[in-house]
Amino acid sequence: MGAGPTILHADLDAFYASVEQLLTPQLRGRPIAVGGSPSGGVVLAASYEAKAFGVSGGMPGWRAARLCPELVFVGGHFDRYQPIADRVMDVLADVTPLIERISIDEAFCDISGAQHLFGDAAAVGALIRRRVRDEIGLPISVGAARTKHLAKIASQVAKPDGLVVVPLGGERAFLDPLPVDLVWGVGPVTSERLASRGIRTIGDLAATPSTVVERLLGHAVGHKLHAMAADDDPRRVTGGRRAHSVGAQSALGRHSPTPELVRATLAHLADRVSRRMREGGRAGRTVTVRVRFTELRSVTRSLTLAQPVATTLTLTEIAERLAWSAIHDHEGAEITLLAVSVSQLSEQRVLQLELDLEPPDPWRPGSPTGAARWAVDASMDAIRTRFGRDAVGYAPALLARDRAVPEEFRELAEHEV
DNA sequence: TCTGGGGTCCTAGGACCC
DNA sequence: TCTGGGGTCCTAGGACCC
Repeated sequence: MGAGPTILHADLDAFYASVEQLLTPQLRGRPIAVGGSPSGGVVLAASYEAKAFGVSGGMPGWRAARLCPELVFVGGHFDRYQPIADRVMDVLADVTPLIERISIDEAFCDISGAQHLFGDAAAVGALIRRRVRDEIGLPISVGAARTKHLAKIASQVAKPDGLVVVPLGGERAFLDPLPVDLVWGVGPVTSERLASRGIRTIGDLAATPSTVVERLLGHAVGHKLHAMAADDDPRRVTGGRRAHSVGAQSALGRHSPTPELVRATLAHLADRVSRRMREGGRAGRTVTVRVRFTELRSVTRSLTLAQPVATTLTLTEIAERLAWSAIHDHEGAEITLLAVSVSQLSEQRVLQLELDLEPPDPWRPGSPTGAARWAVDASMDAIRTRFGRDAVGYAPALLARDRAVPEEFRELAEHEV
């Protein structure tokens, strides 16, 4: 006891696709894509059989179909994923209370207090994998190591459906030969930049002076990556933190930015965002709008207010101003996406009750007062609580119905506000 | 045939204050 | 008449992750 690594990273394999194969036995062993179609949309998740052909999440459907002609596209049971993932987390909770869930399908565990009950990291990892397989029916990979970063790399190496334990003292031997892309925070751009200096493995990165890496990648990124490669990762397993921002976006296809389209889309997005803020008892001071034009050119405009906002109407008006500022700077261009997000969040429980407090109403002096806006939102929230989210509301974006991902998928991706 | 939706963190430049 | 240096906040853009 006390002689082995105590941080585990547990990560469900190709989670959405595995659930589909669990629910529909005919799909087992076959290359499948959740979401998208051979003619459009994007693949949200791919089974390991599909990944073998190069299919991956985020890939346009037509490209996936070309890479893998026998690929089966399935619509996805988005309402099933969250409860199933929660059951997996319950298995982890049976082992240790020290769990840090970092997304729907992965979590860190600190098992330092659990080893006298369940054995060392290898035993605990095997136990978790067996229980998730037997009781839920899903493959899960587990990495165990001295630090979170190392445990996460170990679980990636273990995939699919494996267990990798990095013994204490064996960290360098494990890390050095691995490609630098496995370091958390190294994506295509950083990887390419490092390769231009001949840095291809984690060992290469660790052996490069920190100052050189920082000059190459910027101070913060360089410092962090070098520390990780050098196996210097002091992070503890912690409980959840609250979101720092709340946002929503909608892909539109290609359209001229007509006032009607912009207004309807932003009202819908502002409604989603502000409703979630109110549910979480929060409001935010900084409003950011992103407009994506054709060829994926994205432009953002933001505004920081003196007072936090959380009403749908106020947020809609601010978002409209910001969006038009961006659109006017790109005269004649077509737009393909609009996004609204609010940051600089603060606790706002009192304002929800005290409707006579005046939230900011910077424009349109003749429009409803702050109190009236809060009252409108409060009634809408109450109706939704009683009769469901769709009972009342702003029309979803025009024209985008068939491109849009299901509502259940959006909810899955939402973080706790 | 042409790319979803939810987030986090960092950088650089400018405004402003002391 | 010209000028230091540090700190904070805001805005826009970008890399990255799931």
